[in-house]
Amino acid sequence: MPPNPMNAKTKKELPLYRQISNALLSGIRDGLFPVGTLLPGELELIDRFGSSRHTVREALRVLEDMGIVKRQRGRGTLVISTEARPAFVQAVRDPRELFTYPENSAFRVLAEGHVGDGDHWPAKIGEGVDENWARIAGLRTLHDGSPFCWTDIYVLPDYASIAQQLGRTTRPVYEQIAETFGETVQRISVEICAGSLTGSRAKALQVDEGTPSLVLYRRYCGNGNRLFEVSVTEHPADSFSYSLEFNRGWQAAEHWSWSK
Amino acid sequence: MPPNPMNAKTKKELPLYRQISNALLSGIRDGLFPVGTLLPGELELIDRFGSSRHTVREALRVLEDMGIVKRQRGRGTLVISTEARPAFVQAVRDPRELFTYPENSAFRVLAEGHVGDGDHWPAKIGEGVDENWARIAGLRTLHDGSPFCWTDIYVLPDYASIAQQLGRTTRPVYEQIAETFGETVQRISVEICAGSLTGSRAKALQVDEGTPSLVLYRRYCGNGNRLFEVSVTEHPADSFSYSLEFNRGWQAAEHWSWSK
DNA sequence: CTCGTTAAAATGTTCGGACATTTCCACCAG
DNA sequence: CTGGTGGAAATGTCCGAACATTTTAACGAG
Repeated sequence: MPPNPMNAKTKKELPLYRQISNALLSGIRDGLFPVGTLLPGELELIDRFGSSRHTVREALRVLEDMGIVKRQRGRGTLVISTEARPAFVQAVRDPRELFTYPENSAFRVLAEGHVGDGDHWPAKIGEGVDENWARIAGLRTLHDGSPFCWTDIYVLPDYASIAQQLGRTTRPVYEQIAETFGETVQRISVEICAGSLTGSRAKALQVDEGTPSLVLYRRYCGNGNRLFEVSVTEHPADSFSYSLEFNRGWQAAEHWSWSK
Repeated sequence: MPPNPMNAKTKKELPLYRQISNALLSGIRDGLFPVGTLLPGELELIDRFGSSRHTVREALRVLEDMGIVKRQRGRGTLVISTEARPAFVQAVRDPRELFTYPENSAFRVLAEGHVGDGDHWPAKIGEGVDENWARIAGLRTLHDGSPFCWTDIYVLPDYASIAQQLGRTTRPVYEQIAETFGETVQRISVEICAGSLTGSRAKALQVDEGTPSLVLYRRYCGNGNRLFEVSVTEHPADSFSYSLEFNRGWQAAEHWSWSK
């Protein structure tokens, strides 16, 4: 067995830069460096801790990786949080993974107009959508023609022309908008609730009147966090469910393992 | 205006360590350093790129932050992926945020037994749950006594005794199990689908027969990714919806901004 | 052949120094 | 009062060197 002096201290003294980062973190948590203020400069930390600049910077990097501070050249090191990064994350490499659309499904436009037009104006939308927004309604079907979901799409008036090139496509609409108009999706929020299918929708989806359904509201924010698309999709309950998975941590856990 | 030679190249040459990290990334993507193999050692990279060790390490750190490589003292730098970290994440500091339980709600046990007992054995559970698991059924109500959701909880046989201390509590069950039995929640998966309330459940929740409902299946994995709890909660559609929010990036975006 | 030792290789930690770039603010000219 | 300039301060980039710790594999004793 290699030399393993388990007797005294099992943990083996922490590296200097970790001691410094912990000391700074304690100071932040104790209110010595409140959120919103700047940490002392590197030069000052050097002679406060009596170590080299490289070591001090390493300590600050740990805090930055933890999401505790944000460093800005020329300004200083800003304290932005007192708590470490989230412990649980759901991560997706591509927003497409947020959809459970089968690979081979196609969207077909059945109606288009403006929000003000018809009677399809769910109060749920609210917040940022007004009567000038364009509305596109359609049906997504599987390769064999069986209906998969009913979709109402609301887009910024400027992007209304997207309906033309939407004819019968496979790709998600937000993706085509982003590509066509140079938007970059910054935020996506999803709200899920249950409902029941009635009238024309039940008929379009070929299910009985009153069949339970899953309704998903998706809101897309682009450049500058401006809302540019809201979509409402309704699925028959028996043919669709929505899945999520959260995992503990994802980045080098060593950096924040001290926290519990 | 400060000296701003916008004429020639707007982008201003990348720092050396970024050039190196990009070069290495290209090599990885081109199959020169396949996933699962080790990158050349730091010393070799030093005279291959003709820079200092500090700079080479900085480049490798970028790749590590991107999740492309994993560095291990004494072994080397392992290539673990060819793609950058996910672009969209939903992050929660505390798993409790995955629930939309109102602050002041309480869970009350109405029945307990084993999976094999009654007729409540939804096929949806499957995978890892057998007839030996304990089953606890109950109702979660708001402070004013109005019912909020019906819940079936399935736990590992060893943890069946949790039912005793569950009497009438506010905290989530998984949390109490984790605390009591020393589990650490590693993974949580959520599946959402729609249904309709019938019979005793409709009655318990004080809604009409056939009311649409939202059903959430939650699976909790603890130490060693062992499944230890599955819960099934059913909410009346009109009183509940589930929300998610995904944001682009979360860590220093500068590191992977090159990728589109 | 097995087990323990040893040496080599690799990354981790720490120090030192120098210059570049960005930000902010005080100062001064108009 | 306004606007531009310059300098101080702060972080970013880069080089050099030395020693520590961990891992792996070769080697040799039994």
